[in-house]
Amino acid sequence: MIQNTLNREQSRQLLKALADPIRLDVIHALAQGERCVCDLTGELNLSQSKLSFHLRVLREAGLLTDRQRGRWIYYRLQPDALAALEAWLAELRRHCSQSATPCPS
Amino acid sequence: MIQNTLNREQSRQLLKALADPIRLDVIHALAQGERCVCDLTGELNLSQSKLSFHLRVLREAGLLTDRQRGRWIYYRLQPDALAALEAWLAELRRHCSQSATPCPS
DNA sequence: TTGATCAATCAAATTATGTTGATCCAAACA
DNA sequence: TGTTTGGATCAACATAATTTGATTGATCAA
Repeated sequence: MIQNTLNREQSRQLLKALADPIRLDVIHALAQGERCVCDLTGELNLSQSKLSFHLRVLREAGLLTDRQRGRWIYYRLQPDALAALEAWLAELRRHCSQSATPCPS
Repeated sequence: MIQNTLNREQSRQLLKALADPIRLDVIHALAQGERCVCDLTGELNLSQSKLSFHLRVLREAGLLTDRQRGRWIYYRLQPDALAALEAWLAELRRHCSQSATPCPS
């Protein structure tokens, strides 16, 4: 998720990844900074495998990156992804002219 | 969807509503202006009930409004909803400070 | 080594979403 | 009126996403 202009499928993945309460919790937790999985399970009160599942969805959408240090794996936000989605939305909205073209009768 | 600041649940509904290829097609079709359902089924090549299902999701999320004229029902975009989601995203991104706070070892 | 811990992954069960075809209702028109 | 048409809705089915508990591999400490 380096590029700045998303295609339809990429933006759809981002939207879908964000459209979940648990994943929004994760995002908000990580908005305060990098965390390892062990801390997140505690902070969010989630089972390890459940958290792992949602982290994967977010990571595969490009919203998070991870790095390993010893036996811990640290996750952090990829704010570029949010920015890209925002740009995509702005572009979509730009197309929404309000020309009223009623049905032919 | 009049207000400008979305709560978590509202934004989640918007994200979920947008995270579907058919619904994105609908959004794009309506970006060119108001359409009645009969036209949309033709334009997007969807069965009536399938389209109706997706229109409902979009409407309930606040992305569309409808009005009846005679026996046709016209749908149009609610660009405010897109704008609100955009603002919500921007706000979320604003919170994403990059303070790296590694796990205690 | 051995044992403990972190975290990914897998299979099975559950739940949520989407699709299909039918039916229903209201508006229009004969 | 009866009939047609646009569109919502419903029930049954199909598919996709999530949850759970177990297993696995890696890292580290004793």
